[in-house]
Amino acid sequence: MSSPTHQLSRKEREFYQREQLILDTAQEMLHQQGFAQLTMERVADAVEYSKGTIYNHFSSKEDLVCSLCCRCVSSLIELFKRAYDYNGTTRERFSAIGIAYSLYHQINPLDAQNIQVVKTNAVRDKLSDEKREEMSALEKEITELCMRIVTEAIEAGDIPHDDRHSPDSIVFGFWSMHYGAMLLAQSDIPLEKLGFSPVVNMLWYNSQKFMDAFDWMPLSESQDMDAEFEKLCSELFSDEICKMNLKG
Amino acid sequence: MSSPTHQLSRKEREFYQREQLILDTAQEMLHQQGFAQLTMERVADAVEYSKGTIYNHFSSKEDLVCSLCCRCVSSLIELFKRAYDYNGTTRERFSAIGIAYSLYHQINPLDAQNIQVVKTNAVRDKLSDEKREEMSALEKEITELCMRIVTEAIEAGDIPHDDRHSPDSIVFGFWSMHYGAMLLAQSDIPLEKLGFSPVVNMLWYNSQKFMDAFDWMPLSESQDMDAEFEKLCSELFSDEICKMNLKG
DNA sequence: GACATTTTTTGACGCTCCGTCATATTATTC
DNA sequence: GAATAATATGACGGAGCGTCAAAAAATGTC
Repeated sequence: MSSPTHQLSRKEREFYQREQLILDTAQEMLHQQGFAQLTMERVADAVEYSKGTIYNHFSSKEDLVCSLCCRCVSSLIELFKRAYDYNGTTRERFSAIGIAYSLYHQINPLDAQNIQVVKTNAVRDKLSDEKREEMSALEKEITELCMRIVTEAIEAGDIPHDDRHSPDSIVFGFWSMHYGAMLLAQSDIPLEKLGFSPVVNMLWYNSQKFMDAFDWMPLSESQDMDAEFEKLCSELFSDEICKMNLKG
Repeated sequence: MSSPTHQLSRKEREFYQREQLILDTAQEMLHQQGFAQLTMERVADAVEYSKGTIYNHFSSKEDLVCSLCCRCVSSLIELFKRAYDYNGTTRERFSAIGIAYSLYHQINPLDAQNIQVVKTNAVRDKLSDEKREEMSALEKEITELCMRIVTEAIEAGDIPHDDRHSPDSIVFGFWSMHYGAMLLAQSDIPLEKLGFSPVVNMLWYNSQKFMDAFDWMPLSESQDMDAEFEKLCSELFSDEICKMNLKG
């Protein structure tokens, strides 16, 4: 569906490009004016096509928003892949996944919320089967990427074998921790006022502790956690760090 | 606002009772038919008042849904208080908080989603200041309850002192882990099919590991984690366990 | 109990937005 | 250049939110 312009007819190319135009415009509107202001009419006006044409591309508003999410998750996967391919210990690679996650949501704070909106039953019910499958496929891909690192770590002996340490439990814990933290961070709960320190720091620290708990070598005690964070950031995500600093 | 019928005039009592009726009805509709089917008209029909009357109680649909959430969080706080008052180690009390959380969402799987819906900016923007404050007050209460246990644990020496182990970081980690896990659990991601074991088990296990990472005594290695889980369940939440088993 | 005044309830109405579909417009074929 | 196919359009029906003038009920006064 969202494959690049291979060898398509002019028609197909035009269709694909228009779809991207609609998505870009919708994303822009979503970021600028928020979900409530995103209406099909407005999108149609902005791209200078009629509503009917938009509906040739997306079967419903939910379908459009879900497509936006799919693009988000795809970008996230790109970052994850970079972490996966990093030439370091399994623990560093997994840590880098966590950083990628934080970073992504720092740069695109609204996306996490949209992803969560799409998971809402009210929205989910109105999606076409294809879109729902597109989304699951991406979720599957991203899960497997994480799972593979943990499996490698166990095989390499970086995580000592223990029947109770199944890879999926570790991935789930790490994932839920990050997922929860990001949602808490961009909800309107004033975490700082409740006494919490900056979220990304805490998340990094807690996730390192979490890995320590499984004796994932090398333990955080043997290294400077802050230095490690900065190392991974600069070696893997310097572009994104720039982007973030420009924004904030 | 939602205080019980103290010494109110008949008018005030009637008003309060009608509000509860509306909330009960709306909650029922939400659970039975889902968010999409919850309309102000339908609620009005069901309680046999007109729409205008509903709007005398709730300034908008969002306001109504947020009020439902506040009731949910209040129930959750009741469970948390039971955990807080438990006559056991600080670690057991904190663990019991986690169990209360799991249990609550096991019994009311849709509530977590509604709470998340309310946190959405699109909804949040339409809330009255009072409702938003009611919600924050509850969030503050629930946070402080958790924070107090951790602080006690540090003071009692159950968690060895370490400048990097601030109570808020520990609470945040524990909270985000649970929050994320519950949202993942009741989203449509088929966790089992992705290879994950049952969520509550993993969550319990991971949260114990998380506490171990801070050397929160007594460490899970020194005890049977499953037995501990069952002990806390039966001593604190046997009613809720029953309720859950009736449902599932 | 009858009348006046205040409070509460009502539902018709205006508005916005979604999604459809007959019609108009444009592109393609012969 | 006419016939046909493909595509775009926007008026329209329907649903739901929130309002508000008018109706109904409650309360107060004599």
